[in-house]
Amino acid sequence: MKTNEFIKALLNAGDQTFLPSLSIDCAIFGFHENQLKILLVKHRYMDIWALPGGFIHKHEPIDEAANRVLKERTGLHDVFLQQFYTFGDPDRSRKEFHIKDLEQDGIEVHDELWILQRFITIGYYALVEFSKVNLEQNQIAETCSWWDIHSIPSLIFDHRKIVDKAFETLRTQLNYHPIGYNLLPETFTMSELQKLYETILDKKLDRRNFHRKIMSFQILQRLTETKKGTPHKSPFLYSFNLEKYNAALTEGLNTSW
Amino acid sequence: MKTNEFIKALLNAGDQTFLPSLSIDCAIFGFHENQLKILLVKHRYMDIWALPGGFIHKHEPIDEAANRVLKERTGLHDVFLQQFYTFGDPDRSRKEFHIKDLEQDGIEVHDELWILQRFITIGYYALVEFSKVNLEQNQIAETCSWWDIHSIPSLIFDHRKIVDKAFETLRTQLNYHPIGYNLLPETFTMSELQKLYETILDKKLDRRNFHRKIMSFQILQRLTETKKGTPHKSPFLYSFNLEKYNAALTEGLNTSW
DNA sequence: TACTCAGTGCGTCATGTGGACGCAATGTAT
DNA sequence: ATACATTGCGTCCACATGACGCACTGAGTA
Repeated sequence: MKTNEFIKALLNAGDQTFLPSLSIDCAIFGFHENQLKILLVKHRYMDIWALPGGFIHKHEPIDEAANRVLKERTGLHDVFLQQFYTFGDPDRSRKEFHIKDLEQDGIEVHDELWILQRFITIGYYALVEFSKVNLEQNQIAETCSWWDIHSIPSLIFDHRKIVDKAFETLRTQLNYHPIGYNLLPETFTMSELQKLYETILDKKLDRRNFHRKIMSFQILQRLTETKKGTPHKSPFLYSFNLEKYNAALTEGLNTSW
Repeated sequence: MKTNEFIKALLNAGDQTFLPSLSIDCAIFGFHENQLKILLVKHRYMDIWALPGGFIHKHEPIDEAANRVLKERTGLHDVFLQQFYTFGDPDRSRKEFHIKDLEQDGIEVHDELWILQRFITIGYYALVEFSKVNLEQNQIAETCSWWDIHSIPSLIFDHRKIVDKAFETLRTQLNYHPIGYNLLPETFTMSELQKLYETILDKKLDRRNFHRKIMSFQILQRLTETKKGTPHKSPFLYSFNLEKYNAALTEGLNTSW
């Protein structure tokens, strides 16, 4: 079995190719049907959900490793991906999780296995366009699916803490940086964008004030076309002005003092 | 020589007690004579300045490790200390730095030494009260001194990048959190606090507007005493209202949306 | 065809905050 | 006593924000 061989090699020789004690975990956010979603995986040999993660090659920059992990899980590249925190409680070890299925598949498990040691993980969060994500099973043969941010199952290790911190970071970033280019399709209506903001902030915003404020940033351009087929008035379609969007990304939106 | 033995043990057996490939570096900020200072060290066996750093014990939480490093270098504990970013360019290795003095002192250096491998470092920044810092020489026999943030010597590895990121983080935090309790003495004048803000933000602030805004946060209490001995009008002394200060720390000051 | 109605786009008003600056009070130097 | 730099407090205006009114659009319905 191919997958089996892959895992066997990973477990036995992973310490030859990867940095020891270090991993990367990605909180991948998507937006669909007015819900903020997060991508979770379930490994074949562990009956518990987890953030998609991976390891760092011995000569690989960590940002590159994060991008590789993201691509392996979602098929996406060149999306918004940012490191936000590093987690390192000493009890972060896979030792206490049942991985005995491995032995059934002929993979020997011993306590000194590199992957069972204490791990420190670098947290990244990504914003991806929901519809573009390809939920293919990957080499570690995982189940992989989207979960509403407000109904997340119990997670392995401290992954729940990582998710919370990622979400909190996202919420904070909203005050400085424009958010949306990576979460929404090419064109979208104003109310879709507002729903995104409301979901992240978890509060209602006044439709009219939102319109005014977001337009004042000058990162949106209104298209001449409108969205047809709606049961009511056809709303205008908008798209991001990438030039000004990126300028706002680097310069920031609100700065006190 | 005691120090020699210590280093010998560290180099030879460090991989027994510390997590491999991982280090902690601290950007320690202080404020003195209207200048923002940063604490730098120069190791005995390397002729280049560096951020004070250390390693993580195999069973030690990383925050605890950071606090330990801080205490070893400054004698301070329970100060403001926060993780801000993790740096991991693959060229972060001590291999290229001249450490041949070690061999003169009878310490064998070989390429496989754990400390010469690639390191990923977790960056912490600390705010400390300048006058309380005790610049004692520590066991690794370093030179240790304060440097003005605007005239930093060339640093080892990517430490300059770490300093810049720490400073940038500090500046950003200023918009959310009250800063000053850990950088200023118990009591201080309004203009001293303003100078601190001006130094961090690197711009002039209107004295009267600063007064109004900082007072609106209600984290300061004006003392009845005034600062005597000044050549002009005696300014009032202020101190932080710790209760409200800490509340502001957790709740934040400005939030848009 | 005329009407209903939810969603949309734009405007008004009150309130609050930030930047620029005036001015009186204070305490030391002369 | 007088000069003067520093300090504390107040005023004015521009602008952002929150609350909300209103007219418009276009599909569904009588």
